[in-house]
Amino acid sequence: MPRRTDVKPHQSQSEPTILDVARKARVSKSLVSMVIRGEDGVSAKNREAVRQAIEELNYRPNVIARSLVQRRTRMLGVMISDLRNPFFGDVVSGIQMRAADLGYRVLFNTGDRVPNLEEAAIESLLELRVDGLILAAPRVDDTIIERACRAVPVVVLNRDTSATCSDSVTNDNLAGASLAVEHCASLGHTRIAHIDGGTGAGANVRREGYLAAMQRLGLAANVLTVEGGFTENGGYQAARELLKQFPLPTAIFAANDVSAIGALKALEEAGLRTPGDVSVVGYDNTSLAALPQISLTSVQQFGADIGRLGMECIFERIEGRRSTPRHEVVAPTLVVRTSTGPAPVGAHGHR
Amino acid sequence: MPRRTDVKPHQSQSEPTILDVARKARVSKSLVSMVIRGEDGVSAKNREAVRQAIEELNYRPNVIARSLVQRRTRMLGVMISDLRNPFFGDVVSGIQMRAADLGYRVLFNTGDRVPNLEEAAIESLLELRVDGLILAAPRVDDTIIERACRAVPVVVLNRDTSATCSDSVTNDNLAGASLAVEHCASLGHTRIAHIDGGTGAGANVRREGYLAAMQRLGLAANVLTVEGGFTENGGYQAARELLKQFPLPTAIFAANDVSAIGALKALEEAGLRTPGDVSVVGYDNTSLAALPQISLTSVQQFGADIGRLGMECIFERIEGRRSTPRHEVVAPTLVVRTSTGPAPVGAHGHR
DNA sequence: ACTTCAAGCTGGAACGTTCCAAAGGACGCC
DNA sequence: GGCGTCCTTTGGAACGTTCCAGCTTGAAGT
Repeated sequence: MPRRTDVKPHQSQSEPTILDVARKARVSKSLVSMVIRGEDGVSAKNREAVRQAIEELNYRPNVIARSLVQRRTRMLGVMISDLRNPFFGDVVSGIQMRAADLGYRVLFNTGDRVPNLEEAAIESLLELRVDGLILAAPRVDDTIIERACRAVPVVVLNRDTSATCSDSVTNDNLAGASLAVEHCASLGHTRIAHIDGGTGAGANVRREGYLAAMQRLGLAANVLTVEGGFTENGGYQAARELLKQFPLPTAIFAANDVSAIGALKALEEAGLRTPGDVSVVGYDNTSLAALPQISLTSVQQFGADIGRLGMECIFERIEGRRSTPRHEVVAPTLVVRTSTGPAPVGAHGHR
Repeated sequence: MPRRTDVKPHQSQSEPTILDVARKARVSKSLVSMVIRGEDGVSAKNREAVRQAIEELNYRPNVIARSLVQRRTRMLGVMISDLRNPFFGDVVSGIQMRAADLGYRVLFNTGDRVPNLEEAAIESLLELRVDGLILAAPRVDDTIIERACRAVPVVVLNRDTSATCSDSVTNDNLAGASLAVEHCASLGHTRIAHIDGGTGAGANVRREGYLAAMQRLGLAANVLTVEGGFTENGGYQAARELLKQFPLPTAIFAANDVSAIGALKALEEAGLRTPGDVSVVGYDNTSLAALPQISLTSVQQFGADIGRLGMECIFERIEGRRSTPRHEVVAPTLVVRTSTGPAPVGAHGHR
């Protein structure tokens, strides 16, 4: 195959450095550095000369070089388990806003909910020497988290971890699940099924919350759980599974909004009315749930707050203001919409 | 306020370097470097010794230092105009996948649709010396884009730019708008209004496409445009504006899905049926449009493909395989769902 | 036995910053 | 005039890699 002769890399000229600026402004590189960093103790005359040289040369400080000598990057690594789930959009936006305030850059990454890929994503962030790591609902093993903690402050969002080294911000999944179940029960439902999140982060606690609430309400005999894996299709399949049951559940509590929407689709396809025949509750209260056409009753999780809190945890540790773990739990609330309603009157309980 | 004495930064010990590894394996740092980079020409014995020393020390290569000497970071900067819009989720995922294949990391950033913030976001990526820049529907001025081009290869997604230095990947907005309008017309609609994207990227071309199609179909007299700004609330407000018109439009072509959904909400609130009274078409065919409860007819834009193509453009230029601009246009298609239907029979056209 | 060669390995010079100790200059004071 | 003090400025040493030229060693070729 005819190979073109090696072409030089894109850069037409190598970019100007601090030395070029210094030469042009007729001062030392140190002085230029001071101006760039906004230190005082520089004469007005020289400051202006430097400023102008920078302008003329179109100089841009090299953050890489700075990071090397300072041994900090002012960058935060964020590993998001699922970029498509709008809940994480909220989380990210909370992180970003707070990070910008605090003068940090944010580097995103994802492993697409695959543990191995997530591990690689984390490793890759660590190689970049991020100053801190935020893991949003990671699916990796606790040992991976502990390993990361040895290098850098870590905060885990929305996932319970036995790793003692990291901070965490979660919502109270137990309470949230209770809210959902109790809401259904208060509407007269007794056969309340759960579409769970499988191995996903937080899924187990929500499942436990569901079980505990059912028990507390004396509905232990009606417990019914199908795996939905936190995805729309998972929720869809799970709901189809539930529809094979007899008697049918009259309410479904899905472990997140996305899977709840999958369930809604399955119900509609089966010709069942929501909430007439089956009520559905989601979790996360994403923008999806709020869409008037969907109007999904959902447990509100305040993703942006979670992101913001996570950012604050990291910041405290980076600044060295704290070295003991902090575990923040935000309380969920229930947002009632039109996907839930009274249990159908003809529903013959089988208790 | 009682101030704690300055605590040392988090790092308990500074991390091991290549030199520590070299000492432990009793070889030179150069040899270690070779092993890390997977070069051959290293004896099996030493390779193994190094591998083991790395393991024992828990050594992690410092990408920062490497980038400095190599003067390339293998990082790509991506500036996304709107993280909340699921269309960009598709784009991002296309970029990420291809980037991972090609061995690049991706650094995201956003300016939240505010030109000044977007400019700062771009600048911040350039300071990090990313090897290339992908701008997804940026709202910044062309001069900013040109400035960025001087430093690094740039590709602009989904936005027409007069900047001649950058590559671009767009979908054919003109054709897409035609598809939407013609679809409505073929269903018998004559009063077809447009909710446009205001100053957003690509908005003007879609508007032109709308105007041209209306003209072509002899409906120039019925042209009606309201600004929706590409957001859900914008679409909602715009639709309320449209509802003040008499006679009412029987079809609305919104410049993107998100604003179309806002419009749907306004219609529903006004007690109008979709598509019975008013048909609605969106643009982007995001996952939102596909939700069965929304079922929005929409112009499909293949966000993942656009991201992937953008990534490929950048890669070609980084590798120096090309230095002339490439402008890729992907053809949109129409996905018909249930938000569009025949024009209402009683609709008295005023032509 | 002498040269040639390749394979394996090595130390030093970059890369573009920041940080620090110290130099220089201006000024006032004794 | 010498000295201390303050403000401003400076050069050199890091930071942790990669790259390169050159060193050793031993085997093959003549």
